[in-house]
Amino acid sequence: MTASTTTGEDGPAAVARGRRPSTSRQDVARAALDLFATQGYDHTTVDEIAAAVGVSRRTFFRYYDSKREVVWGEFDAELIRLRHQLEGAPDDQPMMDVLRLAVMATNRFGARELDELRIRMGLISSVPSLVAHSAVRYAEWCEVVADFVAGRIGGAPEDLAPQTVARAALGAAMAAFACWARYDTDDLIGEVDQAFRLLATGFDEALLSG
Amino acid sequence: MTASTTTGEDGPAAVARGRRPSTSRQDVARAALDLFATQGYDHTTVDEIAAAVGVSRRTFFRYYDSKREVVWGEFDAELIRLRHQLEGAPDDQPMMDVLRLAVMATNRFGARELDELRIRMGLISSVPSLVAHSAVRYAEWCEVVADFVAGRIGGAPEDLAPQTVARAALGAAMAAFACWARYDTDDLIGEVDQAFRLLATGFDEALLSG
DNA sequence: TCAATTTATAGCACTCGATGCCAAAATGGA
DNA sequence: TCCATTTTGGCATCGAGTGCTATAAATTGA
Repeated sequence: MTASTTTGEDGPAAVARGRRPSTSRQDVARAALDLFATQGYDHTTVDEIAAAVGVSRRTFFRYYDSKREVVWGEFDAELIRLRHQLEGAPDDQPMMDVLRLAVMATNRFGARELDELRIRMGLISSVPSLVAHSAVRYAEWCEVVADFVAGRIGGAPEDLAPQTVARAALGAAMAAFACWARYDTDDLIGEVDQAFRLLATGFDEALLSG
Repeated sequence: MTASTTTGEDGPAAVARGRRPSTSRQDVARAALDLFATQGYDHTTVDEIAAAVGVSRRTFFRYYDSKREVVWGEFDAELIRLRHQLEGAPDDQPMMDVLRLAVMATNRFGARELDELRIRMGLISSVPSLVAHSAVRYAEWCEVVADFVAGRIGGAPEDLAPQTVARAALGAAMAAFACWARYDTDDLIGEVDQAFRLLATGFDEALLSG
């Protein structure tokens, strides 16, 4: 669901041949996030980021396909974790419980990671150009959930029911993250928990007010 | 919810003073959608659109803030309609019913409008750069719903509950539209109805399969 | 130590979307 | 005719992103 902060693995480290990279994705991300935090995302150019890391503009684009992607960290890895969580759940566990617990499980972070995550999520949910890009990444998240739901209730992932569940679940997760980032709550997992519990009740008016 | 096709009003027509516009938003949109349909969205440049309408590139950007916006037509007007629908609902009607009926009501289109709408929605949900931009416009839609929900259950629209309901509702609406556009269903309203009914049950597993 | 190979980098040229600025064209009214 | 108003066109500029090529740095093998 969220922009992850963990570093992906490169497999069994092949012996280093050729010129060594002059920086790393993480270093680039750190420098970029710093600049975003102080100057704002839109007022930070790729040239500035590149200069801050000490590489050329062209090299920046070899580390990240786009300026937007920097904010998303290692999101791909998190999608895989979510898929595993959903697949590994016991069949007799209610579907919405599986969903809720899976999203909670994939978002347990340490304090240091949470700080960076808050910056990332704050940007993603407030800067228009990042809000825009988020749709592309969230669509991948939805696909994972829709596959799971279709497996549970039958039919194709593209059908109305799996799509509705998946996109509504995404909505719940996004709401939890937005509130967590906005209100400086300590408890990200708690917000996710609460949002998914609301969702599973069908938003019973009586329960919402309490 | 959807990219609307109706033309907005300009208020009481002030007597035309000054140079007359050499084209209209609708003409620009028609020319653009034609090009998008034949060449694809990404392979159509603003210069081409402008040339097709017979204006300069600079003038195109006076009719639409961006190339993306062309696809969205008169979406602003639809947001206003949705807000009115929600505000006008009787207080004793269950919240989720109000939502469902309001979204259905704001999406009744004639056959001709539906054809154009299908093209627009097809683009919006398939071209990555448009998928991206959709998040920005859908965020406005969410705001309208969150305001309504906050009014119903108390608290701020930014709180967890209103945000969760609003974004989940958006998910349901998007799923309905995606299925409608994908499966060439005649009945857009029916899809919306079904999606929102599922949402209001909390996705009871027993109901989903049937 | 020297060449060959491999990998990462720098730099340039270019496309395209988007914006600010200013002059020119077109229209109605005094 | 002169003026105010509104739209348009063209230019210059910025910033993201891409393709291409030459070069720098590192390992391997002779």
